[in-house]
Amino acid sequence: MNLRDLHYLVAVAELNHFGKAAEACHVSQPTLSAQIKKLEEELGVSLLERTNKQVLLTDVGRQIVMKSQQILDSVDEMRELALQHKDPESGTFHLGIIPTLAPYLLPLVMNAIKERFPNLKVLLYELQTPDILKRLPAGKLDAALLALPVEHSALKSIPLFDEPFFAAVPYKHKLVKQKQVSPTDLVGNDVLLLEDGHCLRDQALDLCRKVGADEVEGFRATSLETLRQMVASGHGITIVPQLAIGSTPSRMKQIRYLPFVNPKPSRTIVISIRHSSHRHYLALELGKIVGSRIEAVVGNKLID
Amino acid sequence: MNLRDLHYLVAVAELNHFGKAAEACHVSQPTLSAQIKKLEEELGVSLLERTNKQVLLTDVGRQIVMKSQQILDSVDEMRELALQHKDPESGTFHLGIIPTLAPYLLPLVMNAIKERFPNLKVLLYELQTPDILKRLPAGKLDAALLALPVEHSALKSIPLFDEPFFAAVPYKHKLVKQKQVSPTDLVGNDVLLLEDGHCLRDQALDLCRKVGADEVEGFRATSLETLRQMVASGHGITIVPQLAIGSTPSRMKQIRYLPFVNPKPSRTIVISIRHSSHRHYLALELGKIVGSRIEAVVGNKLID
DNA sequence: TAAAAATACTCCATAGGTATTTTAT
DNA sequence: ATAAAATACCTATGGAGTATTTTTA
Repeated sequence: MNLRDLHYLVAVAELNHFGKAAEACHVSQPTLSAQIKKLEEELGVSLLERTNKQVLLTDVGRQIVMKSQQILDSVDEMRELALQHKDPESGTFHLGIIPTLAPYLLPLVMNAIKERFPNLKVLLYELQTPDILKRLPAGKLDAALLALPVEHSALKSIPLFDEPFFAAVPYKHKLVKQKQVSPTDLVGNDVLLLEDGHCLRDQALDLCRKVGADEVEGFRATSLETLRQMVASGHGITIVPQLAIGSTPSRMKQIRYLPFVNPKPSRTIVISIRHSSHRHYLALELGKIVGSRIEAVVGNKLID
Repeated sequence: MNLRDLHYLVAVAELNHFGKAAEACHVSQPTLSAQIKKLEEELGVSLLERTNKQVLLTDVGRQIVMKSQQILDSVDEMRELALQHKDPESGTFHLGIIPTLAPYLLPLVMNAIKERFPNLKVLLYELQTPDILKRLPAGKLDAALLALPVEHSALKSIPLFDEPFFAAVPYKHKLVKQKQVSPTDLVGNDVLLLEDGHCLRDQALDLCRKVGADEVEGFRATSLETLRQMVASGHGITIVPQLAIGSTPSRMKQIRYLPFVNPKPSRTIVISIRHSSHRHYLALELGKIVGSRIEAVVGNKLID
């Protein structure tokens, strides 16, 4: 059976004339007749009663024509569906973002994204890197914003910006006197870190290990905010990415954020997408928006 | 687009694997791949995201697959519909019957018809010949029981039985003395007839004209039963077909029914059907039942 | 007899097959 | 390195055409 055959049948049923139906379908009368006949043979029932003067629908014929009409309508709906999704900047986009980035980056970029892609529904998922690396390759996410390294062969990662780390120290800490700190300054201090799963934990831990600084035992913060509270309460120092500092220096006055000396340690924020995805262009555009917003909001640059 | 393509798409969506899907569809993998690709091109959207390790549905893909499933289900329903009507002794059969036959014949045959065609829904339409000759060629009826002549080139009429006419005379009428009557006996009597449209009127009128008998002026009965009431009331005599007499002689004792001498005038009851109809066999079978029931019920024969 | 569907046949587009290459993990 | 989809290319089915015949009202 063929959708074309159903068109032919419906045309004959509407026009009650093989010749006119053939014309309406832009085929010759014998072609249409043959296809109708084949359809009847395939279904095993007579659909039409023909003479040279009139064409009559049989009982089954009438019912089959109605079904055909229904099927053809569904096909039209399918085509309509496809048409609605033809615009690559429409539809739904599932975007994962790591928790140490989401609350600080999103306020900066969401309006711009909405403006640039008015027809795109961007659904946000705040997830830790391991979770993202499960969901993104599995197709549950379309793309994700995370920090290098992204170790998954199915994914392609486009760097968006480098985000320098800062030392977060309590107001009364001895380091506050310095304009800048070196990683070695961490040694001897109680360094507080996030719990497992946060890539920021790994990055900060790397920095500590290089200089021999120690993580404080027995505590792992579940979020950057609780971590910051611990620092404010004088329980130690920590390392935070620049965006988390916030543009308003009035916020959380018990903490001072000290830049590192060159070469400034940092993390590279990327947008990751499956190699096989058909939405690379969209990811790229999203990345551009993020990059330009970072540049615009944070002053000049977070080094791109 | 092709229904086969939709099958391929649904198979891939279900199995997440082109090779397995191809196997399930009994085609080669390249064939299936090519068709899916064509479908995507025709719809103008990507339906699937493929790597060598996994096949993912896109957003549109998911929706198109659902539509496809719906369409394929409808096609199955269509096939089911056809299957249900494949039995020629099933479905609905619209049967027209003239009013001077219906009330007398139907009680004799309907049970037998129901028994012979348990899956056939026979819908009865009591209609005068002109009405039948409009509806039957137009396909509103499948067949009809009427009396010759049936003048319509699109129709084929199969004789079922000859139904002799009887003279219906009041109990006290002078003709009652005779065992038989001749058409000439009608002359000089008030002959009551049916109104226009009833073929029985034409047939009786023919008989009168041949011998020079006159129809009574100013009265035309709307049914055989009212006509019979008129005879019983002594307003004249009439001509009735045998089946109308009824098997119970106790019925309407004020009337005597007198047979005609040979050659007995009669009408030929036929079953008519369009030449183009696909249900000749069914009409023939119905005719057979009517014939055999007539023979069984009326004693020996109404001359077949 | 005339209008319309069916038949006969020829042709070509395309679905399908096999062998091979490319791709991505 | 390997599994799987894509590509290349050939084949053959069947949908479409024209010319003609058959049917039937």
